[in-house]
Amino acid sequence: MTEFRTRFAPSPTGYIHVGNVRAALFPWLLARQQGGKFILRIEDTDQARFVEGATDLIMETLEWLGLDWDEGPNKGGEYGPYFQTERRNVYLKWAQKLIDKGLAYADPYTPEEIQGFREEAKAMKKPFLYRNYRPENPPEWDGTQPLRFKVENIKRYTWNDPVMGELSAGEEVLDDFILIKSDGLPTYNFAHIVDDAEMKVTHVIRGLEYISSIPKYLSLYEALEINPPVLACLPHIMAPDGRKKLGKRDGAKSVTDYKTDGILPEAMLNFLASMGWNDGTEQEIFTLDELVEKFSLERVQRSGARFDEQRLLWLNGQHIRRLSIDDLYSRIESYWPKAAADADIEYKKKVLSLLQDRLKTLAELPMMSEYFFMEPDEKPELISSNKQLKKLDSSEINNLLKATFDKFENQQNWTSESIQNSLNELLEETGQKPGILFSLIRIVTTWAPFSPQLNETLELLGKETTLSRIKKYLEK
RNA sequence: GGUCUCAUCGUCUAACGGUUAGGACACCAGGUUUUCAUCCUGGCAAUCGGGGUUCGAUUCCCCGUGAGAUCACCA
Repeated sequence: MTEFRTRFAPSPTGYIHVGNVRAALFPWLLARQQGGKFILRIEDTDQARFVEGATDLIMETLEWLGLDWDEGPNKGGEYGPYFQTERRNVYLKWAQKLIDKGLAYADPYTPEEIQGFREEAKAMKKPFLYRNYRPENPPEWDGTQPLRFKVENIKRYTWNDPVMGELSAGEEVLDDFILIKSDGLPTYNFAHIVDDAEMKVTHVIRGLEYISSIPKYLSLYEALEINPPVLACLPHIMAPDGRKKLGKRDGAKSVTDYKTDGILPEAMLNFLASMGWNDGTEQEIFTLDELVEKFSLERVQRSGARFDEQRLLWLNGQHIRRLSIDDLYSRIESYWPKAAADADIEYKKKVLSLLQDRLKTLAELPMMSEYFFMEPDEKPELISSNKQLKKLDSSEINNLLKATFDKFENQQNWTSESIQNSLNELLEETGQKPGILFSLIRIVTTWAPFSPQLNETLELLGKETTLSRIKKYLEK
């Protein structure tokens, strides 16, 4: 049996954004599921769009997501090199094969002349096809002209796409496209076919934008006498507003931006996978292992899906809740507020376990935990804008807090249970509703818009801090 | 414009040709004698239109309509 081999083949032209990372995820899932290999190949044949450092950024992104590659940059592999610019000889070898068969020829025209043909065709309201202008006696190819493919088999192609189903397209898209540019580097159209064949890729999975070029590729496969791999196209991820394919111009964020925003890689992957794929059950939360186990191209949606950040946030919260405290602690390390710098590790872990259920992103940690590490600034608007508390006048507030202070001060031990008992007694003694009394205590001890359960918060804050914060407010 | 593709709640989606068209996000309302962005319960909300085929169509076919993609010495 042949080995199942998939690849991700980005161009180093910038960061990987959320609109195109599925082209890495899905092939990776399949390779892992089938016990095959996942290859990373850098398609750097466009010198003009090349961005320094982009390859590193791509690799960092994949590493963060946990999509490891078996062959590629930093890894090597049997079928390298994995940078297209280092594979010129390979392309030349295959190009020579076509030249020998009379299926490739040097393009004698200047770009201006071709532009002229194009306008001519347009004037006649006919689609422009280079093959209609095919030179009769092209010069010998010396490497300075573009090398063009000579299509011979002008016919309708039908093929089976595991995602899209049976597809077909015809003559109109077949043309004498450029194989090798005048700079000596191959075009994508030529290079990827050669590489996939050389690298023994069995399943090519890429975005829907390639679908209309597939007949072209099929005609090249034929000329090259290569048995085509399975060709699958993935629907686009659409911008949240409007209905365009999500791209950098529409503000598609880099995947690594979500990392700094405190999104977990498993949540990102779960989110990306569930846009356009589900296993047919009502399961929403998938671990990476479950995705590997259950994913299939056949169940990928055929229509585009809009990018809904709300759902990502929800999914992220779900995944945060599933983490052990130690795991959460190690991942959230860089997000602690400055004031926590010298705090005890065990104390920080306790803070985390109180907050874990409320965190939607790791980046919310400072906002939600600062008062555990430093004296919070008073925010009077928390009281004045609270719909219950604003009805009380300041003497009523002071009386409630004074009673609370006395109750806590006389409390023997300081556990969440004993605090709860005191709180309950206070309710009876003051005749107040919990919504009022507890909100008040919560606010003066934390000055945060929200916080975990009161008794546990106070327990962790400690008796001394609790009392001093209440006192501070009373003495104001 | 040519070619190709797609079409279920606002969004992501489920539904061998037979279901009161299901779930999730978001939103709204209650609840958890405690705030809250957690949690629980409930609510709102969809098969693009028109023709067929069929006893029966979200599902199959055709025609519209709408949307997207692509037509480079970019990938």
